Amino acid sequence: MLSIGKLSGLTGVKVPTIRYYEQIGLLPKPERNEGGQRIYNNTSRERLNFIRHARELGFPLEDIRELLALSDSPDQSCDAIDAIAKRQLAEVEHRLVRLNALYKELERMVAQCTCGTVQTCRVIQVLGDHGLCVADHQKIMSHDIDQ
Amino acid sequence: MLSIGKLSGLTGVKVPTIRYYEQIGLLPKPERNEGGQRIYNNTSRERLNFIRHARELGFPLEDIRELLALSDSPDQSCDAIDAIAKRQLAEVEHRLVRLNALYKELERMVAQCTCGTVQTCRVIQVLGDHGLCVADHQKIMSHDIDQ
DNA sequence: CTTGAACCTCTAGTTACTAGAGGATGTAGC
DNA sequence: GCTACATCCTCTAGTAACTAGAGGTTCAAG
Repeated sequence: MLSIGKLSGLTGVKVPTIRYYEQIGLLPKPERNEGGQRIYNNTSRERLNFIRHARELGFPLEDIRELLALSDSPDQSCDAIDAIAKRQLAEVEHRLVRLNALYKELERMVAQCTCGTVQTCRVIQVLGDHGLCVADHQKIMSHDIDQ
Repeated sequence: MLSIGKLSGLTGVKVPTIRYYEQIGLLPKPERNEGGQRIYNNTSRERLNFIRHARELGFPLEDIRELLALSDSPDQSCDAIDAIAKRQLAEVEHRLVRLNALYKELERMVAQCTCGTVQTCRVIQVLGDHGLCVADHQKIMSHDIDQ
């Protein structure tokens, strides 16, 4: 008995996003009233909360799709779920390590800027010359540019 | 005197990406040989290295565009550059804090999974019920879902 | 002179949404 | 009952920063 707007308010997921989730098949197509507007129940609400929370934890939608499918068969072993969660954990850890390195280098770069002219700007110099980075830069940064 | 492939090899930026940067105006249109193929020189190489390094540090292309423009006028004050770098530093710091919180929660979630059936899976439970999160979750996660 | 790698342009796909047009429906107040 | 106005509908296109593929041309080695 929830309109899409109410559902949005309750879950914190924006209205167009809910429709988008329906479109890509993450949420089942809901009932409609005589006027053709979507009506939801508490089951949809729980499912949407699940999606939202998983998104907050950085799971990609494809993983969430899989998690939802798995959670629909409660008697199976939860190994598959565990694997997805662990994969995500490893992913986040990797990003964390990289981001930390970025942070350090940015910090160093900004700290060295004495704010004279562009010509002598340390930021521009460091950006232009990879050699001015910290020594173990290559190890961490080399082949993947991610955020 | 560099083909696009050579330039790619020297800078670590993929060939289609170089063409893409040219398309969006980050790199100037290079000379062409009689056959119509792009030929680059060391100036292009330096510019591309600059872009690459800034990307590795997480600067968005629009910021890089601005940094490149600024670096072309060497006698100006470098305040503007400093501002961009500091903004990026703050951004990275913010992401770092969030990612750390994510990591902790994922870790906790995975640790609690005793790997029985889906029905009792802690991962599924936590994802489904926001209340099972750590207490100060809301403070950190509330309004923006980013990676 | 042939063959295969490297180049060219162009379009469309990726992720996870967001924005906007143009129109229908629901609801509150009079 | 009527009039606003919020909310809803569908559809298309745009975002960032590329990546992939089609279909064709040019270059370099043997």
